[in-house]
Amino acid sequence: MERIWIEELDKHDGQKVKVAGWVFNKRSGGKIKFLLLRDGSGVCQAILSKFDVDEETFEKHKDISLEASIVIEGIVKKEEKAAGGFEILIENLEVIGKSENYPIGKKEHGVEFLLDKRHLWLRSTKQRAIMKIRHEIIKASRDFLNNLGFINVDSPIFTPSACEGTTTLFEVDYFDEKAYLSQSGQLYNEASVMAHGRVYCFGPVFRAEKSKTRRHLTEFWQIEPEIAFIDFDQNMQLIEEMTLYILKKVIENRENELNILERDVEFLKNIKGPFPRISYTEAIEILKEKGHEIEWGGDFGAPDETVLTEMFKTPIFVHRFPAKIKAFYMKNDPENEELALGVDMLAPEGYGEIVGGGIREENLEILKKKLKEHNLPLESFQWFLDLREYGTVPHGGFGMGIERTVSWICGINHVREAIPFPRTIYRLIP
RNA sequence: UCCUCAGUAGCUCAAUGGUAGAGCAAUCGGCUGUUAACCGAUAGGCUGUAGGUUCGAGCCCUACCUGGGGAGCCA
Repeated sequence: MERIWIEELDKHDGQKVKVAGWVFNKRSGGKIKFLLLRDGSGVCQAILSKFDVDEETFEKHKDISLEASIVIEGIVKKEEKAAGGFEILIENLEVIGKSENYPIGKKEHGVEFLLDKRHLWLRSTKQRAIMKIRHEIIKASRDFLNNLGFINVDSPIFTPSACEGTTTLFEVDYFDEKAYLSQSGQLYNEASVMAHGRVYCFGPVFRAEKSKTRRHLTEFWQIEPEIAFIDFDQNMQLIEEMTLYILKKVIENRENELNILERDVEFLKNIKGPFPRISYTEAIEILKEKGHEIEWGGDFGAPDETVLTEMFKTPIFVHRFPAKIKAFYMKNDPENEELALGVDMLAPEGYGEIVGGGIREENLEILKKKLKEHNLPLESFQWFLDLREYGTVPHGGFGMGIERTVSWICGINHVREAIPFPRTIYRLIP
């Protein structure tokens, strides 16, 4: 008999089927056992009754504990009381893999324990919901860009030098020299975009900062579009459209998972464009009015971002930062040379920055000057300067942090649950 | 690097400086419709480590270790 997925049970009401999966929960009466079976597509209840199977089959329940893997054959029956609306009356049962003393129980656990058991924690209901939404977000991002004609051109992960001087990078042995794990695909994207006009890279990036907060991982994923001949407002517009598309797809396809996570889905449904566009200078004034100790020229701290985002029910853009606090490759605002054409998108509900981007400096001489100002070695960036030497064009783009986006949309309070195997400063295992 | 909180049974947590306990999990038993099922029983401990104070320390002090939360840092 061919195995079916649990999500297809409704098409087989009254028929005999074969289902395979893991025992998610079990409850037992004296002569009747209730098994909750999970196969990735869904969960269903299976009934092992002493009156419907032979003694030998019934005795197999002794080998069935939480997360044991089993294959069952039985009749599908509509049952209001069962999760999913259907149950299977077991006729045959085979235990594939026993699971004695499964460590994750049905009651609460602490963070440290769960992270140590991350390889098993991934099986639990909420974690499966988060990974499905993560998948949906990644798929929607790629679909959105693909549909617009973008080409996926990935950037390298081993890089020869610090792309941006200030940040701490992971250093690795690369045969007889040192290499560094990429903290952003952007510089290479700028090369790719000159070949294709519209590109994006999608991959892991690495930060060796000793950050230890709910918003930080040492290894996380970013999708980074880069577009030739785009201007500042068009770039913001693209970020907004992509964000709205992702939200639309998650709500369309993963509302069930959002409900499992007890996310306020109405809040997400009510998000519409245009998102407020606040200049850095305006933001500083707002923060000063609210009594924050911040002066023009300083970077926002986490409490500053929280206050700004709590003023609105949608993501917001903060744009045109002081050039001094932004990366060397950012183009200065032609209308005010003190400002850089950079933009951050901050998610509402206190989640903060999930997108950063802007327009890149395309002029060779200005870029050289900026490199010097940042004390970066010109020779390391010769290839990057070449892009300005040969057919330079105005261009820009942005990077969206996947885990922060997943955290916000799922309404979870730590990015470590938004990635299958989180890497944080004190955690490399599993 | 700094601030802060916490380490007690496999897990989640109790325990005025005076005999280390409960729930869940495990094991055994009971129950033919359960919904984190329920009921009864059994077993489970070098209280993170090392010192110190005290007649007596899980509890107070010091250092260290391991984590959590946050700051700094962070296109």
